[in-house]
Amino acid sequence: MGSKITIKDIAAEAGVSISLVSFVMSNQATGRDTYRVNKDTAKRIMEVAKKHNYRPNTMARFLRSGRSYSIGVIVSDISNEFFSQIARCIEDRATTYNYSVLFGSMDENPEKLKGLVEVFINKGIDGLIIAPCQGAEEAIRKVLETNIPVVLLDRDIPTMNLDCVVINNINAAKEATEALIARGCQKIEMVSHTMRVSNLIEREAGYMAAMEQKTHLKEMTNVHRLPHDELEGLADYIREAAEEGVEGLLFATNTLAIAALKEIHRQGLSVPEDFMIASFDSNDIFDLGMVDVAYVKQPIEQFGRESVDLMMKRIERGCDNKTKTQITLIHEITQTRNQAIECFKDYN
Amino acid sequence: MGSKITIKDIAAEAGVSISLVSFVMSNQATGRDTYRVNKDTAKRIMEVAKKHNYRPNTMARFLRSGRSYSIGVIVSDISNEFFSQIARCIEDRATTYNYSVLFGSMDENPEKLKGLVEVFINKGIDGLIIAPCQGAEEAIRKVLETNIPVVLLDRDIPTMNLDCVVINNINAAKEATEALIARGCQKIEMVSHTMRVSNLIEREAGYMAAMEQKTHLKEMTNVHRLPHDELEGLADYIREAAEEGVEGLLFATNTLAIAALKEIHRQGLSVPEDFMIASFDSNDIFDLGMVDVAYVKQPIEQFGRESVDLMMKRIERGCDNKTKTQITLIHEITQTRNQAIECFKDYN
DNA sequence: TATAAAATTTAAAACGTTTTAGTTACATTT
DNA sequence: AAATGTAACTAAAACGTTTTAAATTTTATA
Repeated sequence: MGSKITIKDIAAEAGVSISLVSFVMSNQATGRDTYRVNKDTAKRIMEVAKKHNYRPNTMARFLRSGRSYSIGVIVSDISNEFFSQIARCIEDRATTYNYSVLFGSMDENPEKLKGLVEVFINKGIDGLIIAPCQGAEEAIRKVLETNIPVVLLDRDIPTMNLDCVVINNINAAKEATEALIARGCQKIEMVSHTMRVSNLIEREAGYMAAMEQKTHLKEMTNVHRLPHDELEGLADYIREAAEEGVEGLLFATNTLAIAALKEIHRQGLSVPEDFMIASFDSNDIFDLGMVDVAYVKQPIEQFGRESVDLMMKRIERGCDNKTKTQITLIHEITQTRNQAIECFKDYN
Repeated sequence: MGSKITIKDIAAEAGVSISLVSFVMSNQATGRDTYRVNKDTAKRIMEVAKKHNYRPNTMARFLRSGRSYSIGVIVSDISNEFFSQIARCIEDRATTYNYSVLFGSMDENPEKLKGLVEVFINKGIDGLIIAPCQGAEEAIRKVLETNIPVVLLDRDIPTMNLDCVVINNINAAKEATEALIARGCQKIEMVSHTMRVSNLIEREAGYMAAMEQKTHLKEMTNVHRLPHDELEGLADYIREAAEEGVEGLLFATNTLAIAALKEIHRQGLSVPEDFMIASFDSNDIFDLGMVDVAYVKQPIEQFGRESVDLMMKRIERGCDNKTKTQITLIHEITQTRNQAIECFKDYN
């Protein structure tokens, strides 16, 4: 039946050696002209290959060449809207290079990350794209030791000299905060996570910068940090914030904003009457136009495209370790209500 | 530097043959006792292996044994909330079996599916879990020819005798429709897709059944079908529906419901004043409690768990082709507003 | 026509495992 | 003492490619 046909079969049928088939096939794959091979022979081989729908066995190929034509992607949680969208874009981009993608979720847990990394290395990935959690350094070092290139996504690790693609989180957070200020909020607080990863650190800094720029807001600055895995504290925080007369809330992530929105509703409060809200990451809820919110729209597609392109370059060059390419993508600030946009314009 | 250590290195350092290391390692992996090997030797080998953190090269292993310890998962779009959540659950479950997962999105396009399937086969997947699109039969047959087992997810292909895990879509749609009826809707229409896949067909049938059960509603039955890739028609449909006095709308999927909700808002209409709404698949928007909606909550985690378990059994047994195991998961109907739930209770 | 150069093709090793079919060394039975 | 059995281990083939170095054929040059 469907007994897999191999390069041997093609060689036999085309009446040439295995080596020649291999040579023709890989040159065909890389798009180079079949220089060094007789045109007719090449054509004949390719015809036989096509006729049998021959595709080289990736594993065997890897075993010899060390290239698996697959990359690993590790994020916090693939079911998180932000990451699943990026995942999709990475998949599409990788496909254009004939690469497959192995996904993994590490739940912000460096031990889980280590496990995933080990598995991925043994699966022979040619490169690893990762949105690193706190404490990811050790696992990443292990990858680099194996000479597998690493590209960071969404979060940088400033101490490690790795290629990365990020947005300017400081500016973005500053602008989001300013959007709240522009709408008349004075007491603006930020809700973030306890984990120390670059994007959160920068977002917090951006918020602080915006607040400190206006002297009358300076002393109202407050960042409330919640652990990643348990958002229980949120209910209490929302209650307190309402009591203390907090007017504006800036959420460091999409998940925080949604959880908070649920909680605000549960407590019978509402937006924008009780709180005005700003957040990171676009979201169906925001898009719906039912909630009045200013948010930082990250260029999802670019995240996918640029991280894969960067990876491909690294795979070609080998990880030389001599340069760090940092790509900063341009974000947008979006307001879901026209009224708000006008306010914002006035402010500028 | 980190030049990968191989079974050869372990054998050399432990002073035994390669074969023995292989034997000990694989028996260790399968958990069987190291019967047939001297306990001390086995211990020594395992110590050396652990010391060097040895893990067998998956590719080399595959090349010889034909097992890659990875499965493929193909869905419509991994960035779709429903599928990304299932993906996460599949990942977690597969990990417990020491399996990795290769994801792919085929955008309801059988040609794209064929391409993915081919790549996955050549990557050596041990099994394929798939939510099949219309026209998927040919690609699936190709997989089966290679003796790789296939498990269907979310959608069945009744003509093909494959293991599958689904919900009872007929009942679910019927109940969702009845929820609308219970809230007093008479003119209830359904919005679905043109593509003919089992879950949509069944959902439409369930809706029809509910409507036809009530003789006075029978002639108001209408299913409006939109192509998967362009929801432009939605705006027109919503407008017409409003004009024609449609009171209730049942959406066949999550994406349809969200797109429609956006459109309803854009047109200055509102829920539940202008339309009452029911849908499939849970969603942050529904959970938020801002929209009054009845929806069919599918047991995401079970989808992941059961499909992987089914797959593992198939991989063990080899695809014998003699049985079809169908697992039907139990759904729930959820109303986002208390008032609504009471209405629904009255009705029962 | 002989020879050098270029073009085309090939044989065989290598990649890191698993697996088959042993072998060795010793104890037990005949 | 020979035969048998068993526990412990090993050599070598195989998996399907890529790649290196070399062989062969063709073409150009003297």
